[in-house]
Order: sequence, then structure tokens, then C-alpha cells
Amino acid sequence: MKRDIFQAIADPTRRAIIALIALQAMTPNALAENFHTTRQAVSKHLRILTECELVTPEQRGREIYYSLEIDKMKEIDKWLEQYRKIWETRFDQLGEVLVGLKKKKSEE
Amino acid sequence: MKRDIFQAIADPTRRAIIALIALQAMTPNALAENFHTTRQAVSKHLRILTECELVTPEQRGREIYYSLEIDKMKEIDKWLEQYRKIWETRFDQLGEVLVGLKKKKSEE
DNA sequence: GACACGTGCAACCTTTTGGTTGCATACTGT
DNA sequence: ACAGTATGCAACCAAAAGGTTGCACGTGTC
Repeated sequence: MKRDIFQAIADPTRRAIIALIALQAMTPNALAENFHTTRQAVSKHLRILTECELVTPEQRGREIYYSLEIDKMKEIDKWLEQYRKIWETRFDQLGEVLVGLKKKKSEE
Repeated sequence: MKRDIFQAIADPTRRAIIALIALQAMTPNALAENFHTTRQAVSKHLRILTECELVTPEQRGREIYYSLEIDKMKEIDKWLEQYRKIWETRFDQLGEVLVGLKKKKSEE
């Protein structure tokens, strides 16, 4: 049952959890207050996120604070890289077109 | 059954499809040759990708060429933006730490 | 027109997903 | 030690995902 990071961020609730703990480490209980589900459901999401190493638990007394492993997010960025190249290339081409239009206009 | 772009890229086969048609528009048949599934399964993936507007079909004779809507990929980039800010900030802080260490060392 | 080809869609099936309830465990404070 | 709090885990369930097979519908080719 190995999930990759893309499956991890596929679920809206998990993305919301990520957004919340990006600001500050939070406990499952505190997180659950933000959603219309049970604490256990949130716990399951945290389990998945932890397995993907997107999130790290840290025990403090009887509470467990979960924090975001921001480095893991870079993997998505790395995957996007190849496509970013494409759209930047197309933007450059668009730029050339615009320059071409401008040139044409100035020649009028 | 409305899927968002994050669910669309969650499936490995769909990411592979995206990677293939990023290079050049392809037909479902041609795509299916690259996977160990039936043409119909690929067709279903293409349907999902089309619904998310990640992919656009173009009929040419009796073939349909699917091409990547690169602009849609920017949505992922936009989502990542908030986290990129975080890791860049932390990197800066790391930089300060390094500078601090260096300074300390030179004072020895 | 007849036929092959390329494709999408419906029906069906199995596995996975996301959720719930109930319970066991661990730490706190009195 | 005991009550209360914070949490994870197992069992169960409904819905969704991903796959397959069979079929219908256009479009080219002869």
C-alpha cells in the first residue's frame, strides 16, 4: 500500500492539512476542528502523509505535533520542472511574436 | 464525478500520458502501445484528463490527436508557489547561519 | 456499398479510498 | 492510584477508481 506524493496531495482534505501545518505544527485534535470529519479520519490522513514523509510527527508530552517536511514538496517542483521548461519556451516564442508585431507596426 | 487537476495527476499512467503528449500530440492507439493496458483504459484516462482541461482532443480524419494544455499545468505551479516561498525563506535562513559560522570562524 | 480501422461508451468486476464506530494505549494532573 | 485527555489502530462500510469485454458509431479505402 505504498503511496507516492502525488496521491498524497490528491485529496482536498490532505491539501488543507498541509496548508495548515505549513504555518505551524499542529496536533491531530487541533487539525480536526478545521474539518467536518472525525478526529480519526484526520489521523488516517496524517498517517498517509507521514508514510510519504510529507509530514513529521513530534511527541510533546501526550500531544503529537505534526509539521510539514517542506523539502518533500520540492519533489513536486522537480516534476513540474520539465513542463515549466515547455511553457517558458512557448512564452519566449510568444515574446518573439510580440516583438515581431511591434517591429511590423513601427515599420508602418 | 468532478475531478480536479490534483486527482488527475495522481495516477502514474496519467502522468506518463502527460509526459508523452508533452513532446507531441498523440492518438489513443499510439499512447496505448506504451502501456500494459487496453486501449479502452487509456481512453478513460484521456477522458479524465480532457475533463480537467489538461488535454485537448483534435480530430484529424478518423484519428484523434491529444495534446497537452501546458497552461493548465501552471495551476499546480501556482499552488506550489506558497510553499516555494517557505523553502526559499528557510534557505535564506540557512544562508545566514552559514554566514554566521563563517564569521565566527574568521574571528577565531 | 462493403469492409477495416480508430474511437468512445456502457456494463460489469475487483481493489482502493475515505469515512465511521469502538477500543486499546500512553501521558497528565490530582 | 485514578480520572481525564490525546492519540493510534482494527473492523466495518459505502463509494469511487481503474481495469476488462463487448458493442456502436464515424471515417477512410476498395
